[in-house]
Amino acid sequence: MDNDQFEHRKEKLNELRSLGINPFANGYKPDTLAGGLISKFGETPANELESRNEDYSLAGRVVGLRDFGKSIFFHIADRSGKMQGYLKTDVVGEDSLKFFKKFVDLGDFIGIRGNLFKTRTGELTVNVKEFKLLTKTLHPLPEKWHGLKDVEARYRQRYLDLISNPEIREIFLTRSRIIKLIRMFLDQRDYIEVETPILHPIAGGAAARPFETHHNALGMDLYLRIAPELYLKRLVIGGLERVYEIGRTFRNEGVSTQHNPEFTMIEFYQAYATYEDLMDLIEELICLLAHEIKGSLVFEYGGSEIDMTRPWKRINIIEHLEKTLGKEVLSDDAKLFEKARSLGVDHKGIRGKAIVETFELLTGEELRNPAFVYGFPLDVSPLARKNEADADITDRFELYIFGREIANAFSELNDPIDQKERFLSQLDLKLKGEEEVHEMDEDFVTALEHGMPPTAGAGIGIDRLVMLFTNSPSIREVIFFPHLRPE
RNA sequence: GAGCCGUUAGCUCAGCUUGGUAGAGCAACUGACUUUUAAUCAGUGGGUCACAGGUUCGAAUCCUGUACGGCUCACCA
Repeated sequence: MDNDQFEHRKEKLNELRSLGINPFANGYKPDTLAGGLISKFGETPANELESRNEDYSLAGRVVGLRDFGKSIFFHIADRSGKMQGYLKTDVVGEDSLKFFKKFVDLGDFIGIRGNLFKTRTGELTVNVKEFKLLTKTLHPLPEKWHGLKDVEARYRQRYLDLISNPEIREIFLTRSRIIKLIRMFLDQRDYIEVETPILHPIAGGAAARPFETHHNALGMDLYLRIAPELYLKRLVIGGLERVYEIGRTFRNEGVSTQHNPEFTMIEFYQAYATYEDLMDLIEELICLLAHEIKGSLVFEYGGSEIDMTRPWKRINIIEHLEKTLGKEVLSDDAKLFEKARSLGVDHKGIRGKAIVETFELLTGEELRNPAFVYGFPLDVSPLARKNEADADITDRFELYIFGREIANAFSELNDPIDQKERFLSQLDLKLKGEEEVHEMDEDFVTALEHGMPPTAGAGIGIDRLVMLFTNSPSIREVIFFPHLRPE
């Protein structure tokens, strides 16, 4: 950490203090943003700018510095963009220029005030009349041309990544816009946003390994939620007919380009809707995002094209397998298990698992453009409503885009007796060797016994959605601080 | 968890094949320069070559192990 540049800057800091100048000054109030000035005056002719002769004050980090002896050009960056400043002896005086040259380094924050002019090359520039050092920086910034490339440093010191790689900032601005648009979309449809517990006594609502924690005063173990589902449905029971929650969810599983131990999902529930209604709703929502973010329903991701033109494909899992494997395989468990095994599926004698995982292995290109996959078997869908024509499957679908699961939704099971049996049958799966099953939640069953209106609900992985719309190859690119091992 | 690849100055990278006292650009420092914008010009300093062992007269370079990271696979959303 300690290098000559760090030492130089510390010396400057001490010298400033001995001069009675606070190197971490407070209270400077800029009246303008760089981006605002550029959009307002970027096209204004030079002579008109001169005749206006209005002063503006800006503040920001010094991100470029060119010293010409008796004058200095620099750029400062604020949240809106960059602005060039020009400092010359004629205007600020010799002492002030010397001070700047001696004490202002790349990376420092300064406030500047002056009128606007255009340089020979036409760049809008502040003719600095006065400036103030606001924050001294002790470390040099990453290299100006190549930025910060080292992936590990980018994640561990994300602030440096954000300073030196403008495209990273754009990714996170887009992330923020996407979440805002989703809120707007649901709010317009009379949904309310709610918050439910993150600390759960029973890790329910999904089949995943939870993080465990402990409450000292209550003397009880708790789990970080693996899904908000069961709490949101309790709210529907309570009469909140349209609810959604956007929030962090935690799963104690592997880390990859698609998985972070904590990730953001949205779940929403709508009374009197069916899973088919949610297909339409999700289609509409994601197309809105594509339109707002990409300006088109056809855009590039990972070097290939994604076409979101509606209507989206709807693929029945069973029919798809019957077509690719033959009807006889689906009608005979022994044949199905053997086929699944031969493809490398560890189905543990669970029919639903064999079907779903075999399906996933056998699909490819057809799941690149958005596709609703439906017809999920009952035993792998313990919270979903039974299909009225076929008791072996549920009214559930998953949305795939670019071969990735983006959303999972279903008509909710609201029969408490059936729900209890489904929980119990999850125990059978556990006995067959399935490690991750849905836990029995008696309290939730009691809630259902008080009556949940017919309802459909969905969960969407926000991080994956953001990846799609920012053309990011890894989930780590859309999460500010992805989990890494300690250095 | 397994396989492959990577780790050299504050940053971006050469050097490793074929072992012989560590290189460039940016950044820093000194100086010149009043419209530059990757400013330019002259000069200077800066390294536990990730870490630990081994081979060798001699290791950034070859070998082994460890740590961290990336990609692929497995579990999963």
